[in-house]
Amino acid sequence: MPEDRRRPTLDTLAAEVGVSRATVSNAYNRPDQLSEQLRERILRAAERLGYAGPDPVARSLATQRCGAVAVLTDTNLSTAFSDPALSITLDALSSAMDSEDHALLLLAGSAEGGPSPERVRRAQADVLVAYSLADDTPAMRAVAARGLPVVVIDSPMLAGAAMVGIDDRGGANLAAQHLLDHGHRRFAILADEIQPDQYRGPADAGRLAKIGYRVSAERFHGYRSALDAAGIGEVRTWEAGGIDATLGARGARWLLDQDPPPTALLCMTDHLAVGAAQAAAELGIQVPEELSIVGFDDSWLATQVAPRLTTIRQDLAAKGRTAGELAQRLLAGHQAGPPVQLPTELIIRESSGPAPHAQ
Amino acid sequence: MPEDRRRPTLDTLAAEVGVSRATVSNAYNRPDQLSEQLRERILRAAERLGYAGPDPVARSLATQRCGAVAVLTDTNLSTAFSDPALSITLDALSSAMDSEDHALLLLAGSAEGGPSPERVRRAQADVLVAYSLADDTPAMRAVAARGLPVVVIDSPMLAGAAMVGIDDRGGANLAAQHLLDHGHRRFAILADEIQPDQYRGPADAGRLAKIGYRVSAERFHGYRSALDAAGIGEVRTWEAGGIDATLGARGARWLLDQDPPPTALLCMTDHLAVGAAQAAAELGIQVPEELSIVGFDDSWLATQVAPRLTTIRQDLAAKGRTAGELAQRLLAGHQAGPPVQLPTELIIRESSGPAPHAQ
DNA sequence: TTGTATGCGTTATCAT
DNA sequence: ATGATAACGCATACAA
Repeated sequence: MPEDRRRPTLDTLAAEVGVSRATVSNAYNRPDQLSEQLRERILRAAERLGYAGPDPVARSLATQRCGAVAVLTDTNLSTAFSDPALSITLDALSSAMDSEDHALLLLAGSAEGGPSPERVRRAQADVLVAYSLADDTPAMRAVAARGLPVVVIDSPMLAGAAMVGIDDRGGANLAAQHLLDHGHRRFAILADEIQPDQYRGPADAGRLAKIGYRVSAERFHGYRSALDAAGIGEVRTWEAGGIDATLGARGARWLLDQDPPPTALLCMTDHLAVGAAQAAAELGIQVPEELSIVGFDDSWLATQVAPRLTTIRQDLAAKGRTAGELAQRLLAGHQAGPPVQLPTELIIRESSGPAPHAQ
Repeated sequence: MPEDRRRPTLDTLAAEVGVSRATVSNAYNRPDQLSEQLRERILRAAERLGYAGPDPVARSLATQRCGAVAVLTDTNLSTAFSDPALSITLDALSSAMDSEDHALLLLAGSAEGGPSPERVRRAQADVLVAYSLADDTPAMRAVAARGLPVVVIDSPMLAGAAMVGIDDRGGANLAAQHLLDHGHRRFAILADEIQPDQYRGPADAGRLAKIGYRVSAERFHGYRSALDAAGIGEVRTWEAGGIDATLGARGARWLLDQDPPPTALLCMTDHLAVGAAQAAAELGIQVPEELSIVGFDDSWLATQVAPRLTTIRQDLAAKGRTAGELAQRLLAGHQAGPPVQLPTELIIRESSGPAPHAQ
């Protein structure tokens, strides 16, 4: 077999069988448009020539559809993968989109935040899904420039994009209020990321004045609204720089080392809370007798640790599903509606309790 | 601004500025081919017209490159994501490929095993990476038909594809030999998946005669080679149907309920081993005093449980990195070399020990 | 049921 | 430095 140098195309096949390109195309895309036996002949010839079927890229150019939804994450691949919230959300997203029709194109972030603008510009996708990106990441400018339908999960805000998030502020408020109700007056806050700049350490008022992540900002201001209403002044805040439990432990060690130490610790994610609980255990501080901890997200971890975590629940699957539905709607040509905000809920478990008497 | 109905193209822009398409194209791709001021003028016009830059699909058609590597998994998205081995491998893979150049196109599996053949046919990618797929999944026929460079991780075998895996058979042999050396004679095996058919339960000789996953087959025969050499006959085997720890616990309960019960449990993954250890604890069976357990993979979990797991280590990052390098080589036009087989190593921890006296 | 003509938006080669 | 022209491989409206 002389095996031509170049890969066979529709034309090659058409010539071989002695029909037109259109007929071959129909053999693949509209079986009802030609006789069964002609189709058989064409498919057999394809097999013989090693023709793999219509080229996906050329097809995309002609149909103006890619069959892919791009997902942009803030972190690199392994960090993204290790975030259970991402898995749940994306799984729900992709099944809500009739996964037969759309593959997932992963654009993971680099050190500077989201994926590089160049990657965004070159992504072959029908929709862009931004997942918890920083507010001013360069990727978002590229996203807007693409002119594709955009769905934003959590953050950042983007005009013209469909959005789904949760009531972060309300949830955070619930968390703080829960501890206030228990008589706590000495608070500390363990934040994940405030600015996308790799900083880890105490967050001063300056940093907190311009929080780079909408979600962090909402949660912080949710805490503050409850604290302010209770007349509680400035509260020490540690920026962990990620959601790894060990980062949480590190922050907690510092916070618990302050004088006077806090009796109530507000953690912006469950992972941080777990780390904080470990740190407390190492320091011989009883939870919740001496220290109350409240997490956020009600992740899988929350019930796997002892004491089980009091936390704010959000429905990740619903968030992913909603994102998928919004994407479908955009794809169908509809305008983006107002942001969808899913509710949050306080889940009381064993990591929180009354403030110790000796205040 | 009259805002044309259709999106602007290179032509639109060329007409607007009064230059040719080629020049506009050069403005984006070869800045050195035109004067800085002309380029400026073009870019400004693009901004004004809302032209987002060259269309990625059309560019792909012209350049014959997609800028994406497709990864095919056997399971659905959330299962895939929750497998830490996948995260580590893919992360290493993508960074080994100069991630600036290639996005990750995720083709997750459905109920029947790998992704649907149709999805494979339509995937816009330069390379296909098959990750631990069943030997005869329909996806693999589509993979072969595409005629693209293919890298296989673990399984299945595919002629013409580059492959990287580990010495599963040797590792399994080590695991069994370790227990034999400790005097064990009553063995049981906890397998993850033997056939891609959702079956969960005892695996009889019939099922074990045609194992659908190369990795499972290798591990099983690795166990057997050591057992055979020691004159140990048939060994009860449970097929968990997945790598979830709860599936492992279920299988272990059945295996430990047999008469006589095994003193040595060979688990094909660490997750199953963790589940088995939990089941043993619930049944009041001491590990390792009454039951020795050996896992496989040396996953993150192995050191997180008590007792820490004796297991077979494989270097997942190296596997991913190798896969990436193989992909690069294929992309550069080289032929696939012989399969790369990474070594395994026995890691002895606390979950294994001498066989109890009362044999 | 089949074929013709045209469009999809680029890049690349070769002139000029 | 810039332009003309030919690929790239396919889908589709329309004609036959």
